[in-house]
Amino acid sequence: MAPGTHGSRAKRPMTRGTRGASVHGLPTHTARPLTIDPPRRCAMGWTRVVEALGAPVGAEVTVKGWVRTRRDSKAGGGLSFIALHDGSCFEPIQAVAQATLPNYADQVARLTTHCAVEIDGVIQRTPKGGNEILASAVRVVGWVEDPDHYPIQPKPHSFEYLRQVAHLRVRTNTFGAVARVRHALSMAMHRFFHERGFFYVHTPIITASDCEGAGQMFRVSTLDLLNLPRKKDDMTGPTDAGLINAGSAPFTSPGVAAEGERIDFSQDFFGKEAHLTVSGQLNVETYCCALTNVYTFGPTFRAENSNTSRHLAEFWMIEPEIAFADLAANATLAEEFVKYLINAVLTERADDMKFFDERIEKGLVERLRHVLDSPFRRLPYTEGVKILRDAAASGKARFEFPVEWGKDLQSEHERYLTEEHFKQPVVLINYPKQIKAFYMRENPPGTDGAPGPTVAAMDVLVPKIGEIIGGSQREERLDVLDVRIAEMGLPLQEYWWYRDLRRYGTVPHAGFGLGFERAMMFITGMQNVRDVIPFPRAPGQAEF
RNA sequence: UCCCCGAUAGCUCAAUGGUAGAGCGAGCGGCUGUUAACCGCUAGGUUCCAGGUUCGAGUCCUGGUCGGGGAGCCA
Repeated sequence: MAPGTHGSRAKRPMTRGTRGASVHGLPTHTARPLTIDPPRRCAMGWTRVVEALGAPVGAEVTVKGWVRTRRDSKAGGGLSFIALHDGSCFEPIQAVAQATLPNYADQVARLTTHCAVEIDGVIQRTPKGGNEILASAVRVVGWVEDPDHYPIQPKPHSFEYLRQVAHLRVRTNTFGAVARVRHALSMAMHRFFHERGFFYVHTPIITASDCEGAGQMFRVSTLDLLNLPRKKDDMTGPTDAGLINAGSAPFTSPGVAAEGERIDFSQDFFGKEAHLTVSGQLNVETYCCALTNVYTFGPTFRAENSNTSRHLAEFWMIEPEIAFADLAANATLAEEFVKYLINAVLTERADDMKFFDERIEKGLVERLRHVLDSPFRRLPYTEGVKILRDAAASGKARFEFPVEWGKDLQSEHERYLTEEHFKQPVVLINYPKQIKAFYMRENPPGTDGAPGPTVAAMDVLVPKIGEIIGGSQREERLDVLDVRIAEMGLPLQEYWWYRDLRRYGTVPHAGFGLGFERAMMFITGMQNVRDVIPFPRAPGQAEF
């Protein structure tokens, strides 16, 4: 049963040179194809489509799934071709149902798209050489009522339309492929870290520290919104300004009830204000400073009212954190990580990636191979600014926004660096302190000849997408950290446990964040973040 | 949040202010080891909502709702 499983059949042309080869001089890890040998049967005992496609002629199988298309022929007394998919791979399997089947006229001949069926039969070859099933029985498990109005039809649909039927869109080619690649990417990510001795840490979803400082937060509360407990404003709590900055405006009040009054959160579930996390980083740092190499992977929430093809209110983020490590080690880890993920998906989901390459983004696989084969160019922010200013001055590039040291780069700038100037992934490092977070390690004065203070931050930029990873070396010196917290007007006492890490056995450490959906867009070529997550949450969108 | 664009059959889209159309899909029939099938016939409409202008509004005006693209923020 081993030879010619569906996976290895379809994948060969796509994976040339990657399996078993080294990735940019890095050791190859065990990114094996997902084909199981011998072809697996699912726990319940029937055959998945991916196995049936690789099964030997004569094998008796039962497959279960959903009809993609039905075509009829009068040949040989009449028969129907049923393309059946069950999600196990990109390709459906074809079943031949002859008119001699007892339920042919009243059932088989009336099957429409996405009817659920079970088919018993024997594997045979089509005239063109692929596997198909000569059906001995076709059992209809679930009909599709009113086929004319069924939302998914055997024809191209726009992604915008399919978002409105997100519960059914996964039955289509594109969203099935997205789902499988998303799974493969998740598994590859865990495998990458596991193989390197990293520990997976489940950081909390709910946080009662309002100091994570990475954007607007969703409030978590069990208080009665129609009857909020109030207390006199004793002015000892966080200032209004602080609450506004760290709170959930504009979606909830900043905690001020009326003149001289504010909400009494001591009566709330956690005895204090609580929110959904915007990052697991601060928590995972604590585990890093005990287990050395750790990562967290979980949902992350931002209450920003941003409505773009790249933002979600709920998204997944991977955040590794490494101890006894500096920014250079961090950048190396990020580069290895990105390349590992690309290699794994190209190898394991060659069928789906072929589809993305042909139908979603022409040249996608070539683009990914280029990233796989290119060293990531390390470049100080200060030098990047120089390159961009020179390019603008000489007319080589035209930017809508001017480039200025001390300001964040626009995406047009980032994309010029990675797509035009270097034509390879770029790791920009050492950003101006003034535009980065409080926990980033301050560099010695004069680093890179910068005109102002910088911190050991990094952004990984890749062609087509722009920034895909953001990270930094963390400030491990308590005195420096305290000054920084004070400078940014943050409440020192809220950081007591974070500061403790710097008091008790502090070590240099670093980490980064990779937006999982951004990585999905990068790898699949899908252009809207809402199409790479099963049920997207965005302002005004939480239907499913 | 800002700037553009859009909303007509199940879907994608047409329709000078003058009878609501096509392709695909669906149903029926024909042909066919078919596989983006092909050919014929049939059904399918509160033109997003509420006002307004007009003899007459899918079309023009006002307001709203929803959607898309771009920007900002970021992941």
